Amino acid sequence: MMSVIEQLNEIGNKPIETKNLKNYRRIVAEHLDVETAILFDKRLSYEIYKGLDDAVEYYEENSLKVKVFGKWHPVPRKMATYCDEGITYTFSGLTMPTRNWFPLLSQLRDIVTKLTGFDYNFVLVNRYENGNQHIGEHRDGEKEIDPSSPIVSLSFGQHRDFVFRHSNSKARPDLTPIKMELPNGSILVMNPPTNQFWLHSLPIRKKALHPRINLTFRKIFRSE
DNA sequence: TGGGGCGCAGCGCG
DNA sequence: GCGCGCTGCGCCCC
Repeated sequence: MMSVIEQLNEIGNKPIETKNLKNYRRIVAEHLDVETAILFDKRLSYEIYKGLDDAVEYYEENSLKVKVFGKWHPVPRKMATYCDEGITYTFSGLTMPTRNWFPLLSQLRDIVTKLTGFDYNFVLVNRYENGNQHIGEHRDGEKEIDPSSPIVSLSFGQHRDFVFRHSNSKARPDLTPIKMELPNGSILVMNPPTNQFWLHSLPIRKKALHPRINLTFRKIFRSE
């Protein structure tokens, strides 16, 4: 019985390409280019899920407040960040403490690097306890993310719906929202310039009863 | 079989 | 990028 680390090493040591993965799908629209596929089988995904659940240290709940239309709200999910030295992370105007990669996380990062051909120096971990926990539509940190790099999302646990909406969809009703499901063990690659033009969200789904852990790998500009 | 009720998704708004 | 209130729709139930 191989450990998770060994199984991931084996995956990382073989040549891998996103387009050769199971259920590979590429979606292209105006200013949007995203790819989805199954990266890990069910068994390994569950082991990664457990490994993450054991190791990830989330921010204190009361430190995660977001100001929307003048009112402060606790965010409806758990969050954590891991990154290289010298990277800072700002959430809702506050510079948050970050942690250094641990082995499982850096292995996953290395696989994502190998798949996409880009380096990532930062990962945001979001944990959604059930379908009542969610994230509203947004772009990922516009100022600090290198816009020439993809943003890569890995999903573990409860499958959830995921929606893209063009930021100018009022003026362009022809650009209808793009909806997809993110299953356990899946990868989603948001290629440039998707994040510049499209908002994305993880909507409430009352029927989703179980937790989902999501990793979003990014390349952040180093602060001087 | 169909009408009513309920729960959920989607949207506008602050 | 939050919750709330409203609406419309699909599904379940008898």
